[in-house]
Amino acid sequence: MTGKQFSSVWLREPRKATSPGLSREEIVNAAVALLDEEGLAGLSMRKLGARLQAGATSLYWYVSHKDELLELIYDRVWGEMSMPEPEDVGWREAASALARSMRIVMLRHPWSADLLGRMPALGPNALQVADRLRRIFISAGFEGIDVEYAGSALTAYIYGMTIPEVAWNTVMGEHQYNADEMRAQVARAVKDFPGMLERVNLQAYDDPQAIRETAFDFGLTSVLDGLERRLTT
Amino acid sequence: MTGKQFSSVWLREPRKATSPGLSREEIVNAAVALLDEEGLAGLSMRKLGARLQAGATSLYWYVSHKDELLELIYDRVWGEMSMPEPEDVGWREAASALARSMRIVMLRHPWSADLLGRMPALGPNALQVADRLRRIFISAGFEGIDVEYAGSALTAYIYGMTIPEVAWNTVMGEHQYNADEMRAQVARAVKDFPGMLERVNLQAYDDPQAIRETAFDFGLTSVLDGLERRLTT
DNA sequence: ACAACCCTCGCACACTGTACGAGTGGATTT
DNA sequence: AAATCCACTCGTACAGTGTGCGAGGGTTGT
Repeated sequence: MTGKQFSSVWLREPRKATSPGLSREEIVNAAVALLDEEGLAGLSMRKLGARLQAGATSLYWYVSHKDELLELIYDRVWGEMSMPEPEDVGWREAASALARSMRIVMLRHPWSADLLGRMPALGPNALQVADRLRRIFISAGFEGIDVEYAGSALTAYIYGMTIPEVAWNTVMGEHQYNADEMRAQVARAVKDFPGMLERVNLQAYDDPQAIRETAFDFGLTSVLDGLERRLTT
Repeated sequence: MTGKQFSSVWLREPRKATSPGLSREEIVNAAVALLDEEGLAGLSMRKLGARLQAGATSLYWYVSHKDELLELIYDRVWGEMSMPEPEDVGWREAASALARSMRIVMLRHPWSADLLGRMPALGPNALQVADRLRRIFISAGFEGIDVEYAGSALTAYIYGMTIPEVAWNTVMGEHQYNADEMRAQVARAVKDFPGMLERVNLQAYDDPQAIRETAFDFGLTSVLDGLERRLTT
């Protein structure tokens, strides 16, 4: 009756760390390095093994599937996020800082955008962030389940804003691209929607990175404003 | 000097549609059906070919990579979204309806959550939605680049909220899961963060689907409130 | 000395996307 | 009517993937 169990690396005891050779630490380090160099598609067990001067299947002693490895890597990413205590800087500033930090980390490790929000976040670092997030909204004045809701709304905004940004960077990075030519092509695709042409041209002569940062802050402010409004009514 | 070009199915002329056998239409239909049954990992060119009583490599006449096929599928998903005209129902209602529709469509085709926001959306249906979105925020009173920003903020929220929801459903669907046991395990993982235990228990005895819907509406209202505030100051 | 372990890894299997080139049948041209 | 062309199909092959299995080696405990 009870089918396959829900499982996560974090829900079972790790191996005793007596090994002189490999270790989860090292494996994850190497994996992150490989990912930064070659992206998610470039991470294969064989390549990772080679980088560690080990056979591919040796890794399966430390990790039971590739997915488990990804869970470990995933938590490593959460560990890179920085966030001030809400007690020190106020909830709005704490929330903004966390949001910006999440965005920066995802941009630094583009492959992480494919992981974030897609697997259960039960690692210690992820929990740390979740706990901080919770405290941010408690200190803001939310109560009960609304703390959850507010936290979800904020992280949703961050994910949703950053995932496409990363995707865009990746596409543009892979294809050496000529901005003007590209814009001309898009303009052609968009020709049936007069209002949208104008929209394409609007962004034509500005620094795209600056625009995206402004866009991020614009939305972030809006989200926080919207949440704040919940508190006063 | 000019490296690999940016390319998209939508930026080149399709084949003349003289074929009696296969067609892009049929291929995409079959692909969507296959995806709905087996998920993104279950879509392989060989299986898709088999379903169409064709060889796997025959598909490559209509599509130059699997990625191109995904672009076509992707646009099909956009085509399922429904949204009223802002002139008919007001911008807030139009925005809410679009948001809810996007969420529903993603839940209906869980694999689409892995596509949305990850590839350039230049297909006709995607453009249709983008144009509608633009008109929604114009009718709200935004001007210039702020129309972009507001639209991005809203879609970001939708993506970010729905992607994890779909991921969660998938994980829970694959593993026949016992809610209580699972909660006990999570509680153990979370034991170092006292406040979070309470949080896990809070959702214990409610219908998870109803909770997620409430959470979605909570955040949606907040985002729209936050955007609305931009208009009055 | 023997046994029990932690750990490594070569091989094999089933599967993937897709390049290539040969083949087929109907329409078009000569 | 014959020849040519072309839209289209597909078998084969290649390089790659995750990972189950079982045989070994090295260290430790008795």
